[in-house]
Amino acid sequence: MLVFFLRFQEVVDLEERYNAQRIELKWQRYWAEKGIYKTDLDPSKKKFYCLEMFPYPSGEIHMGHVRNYAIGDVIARYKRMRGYNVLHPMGWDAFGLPAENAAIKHAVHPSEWTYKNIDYMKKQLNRIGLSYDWEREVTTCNPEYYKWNQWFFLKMLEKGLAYRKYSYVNWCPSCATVLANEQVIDEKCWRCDSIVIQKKLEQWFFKITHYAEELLQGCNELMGWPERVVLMQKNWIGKGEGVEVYFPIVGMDGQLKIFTTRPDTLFGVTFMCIAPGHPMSEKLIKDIDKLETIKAKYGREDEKIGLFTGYYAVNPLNGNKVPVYIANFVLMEYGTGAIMSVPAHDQRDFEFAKKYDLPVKVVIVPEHDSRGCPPTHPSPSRGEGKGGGEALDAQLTEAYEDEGILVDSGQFTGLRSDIARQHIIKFIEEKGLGKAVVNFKLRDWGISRQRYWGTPIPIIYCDRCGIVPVPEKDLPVILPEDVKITGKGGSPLLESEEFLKVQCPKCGDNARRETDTMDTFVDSSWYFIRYCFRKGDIDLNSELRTPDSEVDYWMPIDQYIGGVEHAVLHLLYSRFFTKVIRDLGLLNAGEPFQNLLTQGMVIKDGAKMSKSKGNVVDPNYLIEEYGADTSRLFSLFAAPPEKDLEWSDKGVEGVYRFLNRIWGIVYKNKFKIQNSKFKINKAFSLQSSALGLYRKTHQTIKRVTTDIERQYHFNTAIAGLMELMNEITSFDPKSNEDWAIFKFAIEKLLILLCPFSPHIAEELWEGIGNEPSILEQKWPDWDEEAAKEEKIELVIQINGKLRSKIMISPGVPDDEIKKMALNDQKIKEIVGAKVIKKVIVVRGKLVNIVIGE
RNA sequence: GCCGGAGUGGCGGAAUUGGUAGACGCAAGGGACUUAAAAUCCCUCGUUCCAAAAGAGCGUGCCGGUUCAAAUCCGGCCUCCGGCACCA
Repeated sequence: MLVFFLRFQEVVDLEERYNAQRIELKWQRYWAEKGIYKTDLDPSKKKFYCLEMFPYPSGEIHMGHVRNYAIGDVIARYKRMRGYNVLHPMGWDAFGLPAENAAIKHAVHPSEWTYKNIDYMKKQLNRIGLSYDWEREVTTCNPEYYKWNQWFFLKMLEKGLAYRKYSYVNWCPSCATVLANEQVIDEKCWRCDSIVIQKKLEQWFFKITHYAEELLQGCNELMGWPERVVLMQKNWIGKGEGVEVYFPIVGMDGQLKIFTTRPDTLFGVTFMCIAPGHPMSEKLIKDIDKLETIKAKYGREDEKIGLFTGYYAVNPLNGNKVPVYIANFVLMEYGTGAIMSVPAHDQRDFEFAKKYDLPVKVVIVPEHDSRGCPPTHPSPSRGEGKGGGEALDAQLTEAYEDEGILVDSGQFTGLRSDIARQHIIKFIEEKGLGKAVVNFKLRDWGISRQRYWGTPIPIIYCDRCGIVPVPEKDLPVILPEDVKITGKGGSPLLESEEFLKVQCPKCGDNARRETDTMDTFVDSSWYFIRYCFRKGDIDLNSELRTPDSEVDYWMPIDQYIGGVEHAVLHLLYSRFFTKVIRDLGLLNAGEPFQNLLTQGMVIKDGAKMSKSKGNVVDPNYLIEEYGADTSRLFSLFAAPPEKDLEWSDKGVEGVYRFLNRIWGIVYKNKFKIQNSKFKINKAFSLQSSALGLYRKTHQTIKRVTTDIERQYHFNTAIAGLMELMNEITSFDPKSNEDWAIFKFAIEKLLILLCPFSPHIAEELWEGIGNEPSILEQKWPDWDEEAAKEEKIELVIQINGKLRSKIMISPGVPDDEIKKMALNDQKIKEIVGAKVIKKVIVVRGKLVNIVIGE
């Protein structure tokens, strides 16, 4: 009796009430002790690298994180149950400005602040029950990590992919640092919203433009990415194919080099414009003050201003002399910094021409005018500048920017734009008047930041030797701890004598270190490679000589999950780094992310959750109140992952109720389930209700599996679980067979629930007498035969309108179905004496009877 | 302005290739249990006509088209969201 009692106690320790706190902590401890999420290289298994964007350790996890990581965790757990060797790591994007702000505000060192946050947030992540292999944890502010940032920098320097130049840079006065183009949003700082100004500084750059073409071509391989993200990348890279044309300047040596994508409009040039920062501008303009007024409004979109230089350029195609202007809207950074202006066919030039009363000359007319007639071709005999276009010139109220037929264009007159372009480019190249070129909007990536809390750039400045890279053996260049962070004037590193003073590695003389640190996007551009190694020191140098290393086992990432806000920034930089790393010989893959899932925002009261709007939901509160399983389940159920998720307190209660119902029914029937030893085989005669549940279980396995496989539609998968639960609730088992079916349904429900809400699944799995862990269960297969309905509902339509429904067995032949439909009592009444024109039978679905009046 | 995406009940959302529109959940209404409430369980729940039921009509942003059949395909609009924006 005693023996029985002990056994009894051991197996059945389910409490009557679902206590999320208790069981979640219990299983989290169990998983940690067992090291169940540790991953090792295993060439016998198919690998799956599942990665969520790592967080900035701001202090606490918010709902956006919960959603992001819940999505990733379901995928990782699902793939693990499907037998994949899953790599699912987590880390910290730990460098960045908030740590410095905290240092100023609270007089705490950025390092201390950051590590404290990491500590706390790690506890929070574990409390959510996420299946990370923490042995691979990456913390980017750790010298063991950023040493390799510096190593990459040196390698890129060697290959000419890192360089230093003076340039106008985006400067955020509030952050007192430089920003990359991608980090400027609506002329404001991406981080603090201050208006960004232009400042001339000497900076370090990564030559991302070297890979512009490959990054663009690679876009076509990103089959597993959302189309819009690929498109955003393509637009950002912005390839423009065109031609450079040289315009001689009258009374001066040298030529004005312009870039255009519309050489078909070359005969319509009536003036030229150059950027105020163009090297030519100071030669052409003697009045420096006037030039400065243009410079002051450089790049401003509200008005176009220009200044006539007094010089004329010669159109190499027709010999026309046209005036040369300095104009604020011409960008130095794109093309050659100089343009030919064709006001008739470019809206910007048109506006400028109207303002400064410059001539407009039409050289393209629509292929068919508004009445659909072909255009009247001007006779070439009428001569240059007096062609048929002239009458149109005065009428124009805006530029005609479309393609069409060339008029007034010398030997090219009468050709279509696209044909004319080819001919003109060929002509220009043959005569040496210019050449075909490709331009990209993508600029090189400026990585210097005048901040403290970042990776020191491993460079030394020596008066004698100039710019000297820190020798590899001296890496890492450690960020000094004893600095004062005031937030005022320049980098705090300038104040650290100890850091600043160094001996030149070449000549041994006194020299000084670079005080700028790297943009933190450098850190996140390769962290996914670092995860491929187990914890501890890594040596990428030795990896260079290891073909088919761990990196090649794991890379590329099979599924990457994060917010769309990184569509260009982080994702583009990471693609660039991956190509650099590949070319260093460290990696075979050329693209880092096979599949990308961009999850939507978490919304409350119609707006993104933010402290300033006061609409944040604290995950801590949620977990205390309902537990991690409910929190996870809600964020997966309320919307498909790629869509925004509208927060709903009531919705949370809904899924909590669902888990409670599962708990309740398992608790109530635990002995019956435990004691059910009956084996299900197809032969035994089931009551129809038991058969119904058996069928529903197989249907649910199928549904949940396909919903997960099909674009991770967790919301409908969970709806499927709820349906199965509803069916279990209404099933009333009586016989041994019934209980076997009941047990079968419950066990499958728990296994299917496990990736979504793992704690409750574990507890109930154990509670019905199974060995932990449910995580080690195989994902179930469904039996297509068992999932099939024995009767299906056949819809009968008349003229496309639903008129009747009958139950039929599947597999009834079409003409039989047709007969049954026509014999249906209701159908007979409606059809009456009317003529049946046609009957369409859709197998297993419906019959549509088309009748006349 | 250009390029994307989306418009479905009171709400979040479902409908895999054109084939029963509204799965699942929330809210609401009614009922059971209870001295009562909470919790739980059961029923109803797009809309109009009808006292109600039966039944019929209408209904996936708007207008038109293709088709036996359209939330789904095509054309034209409207609205909202996102990205880019003097890139020559």
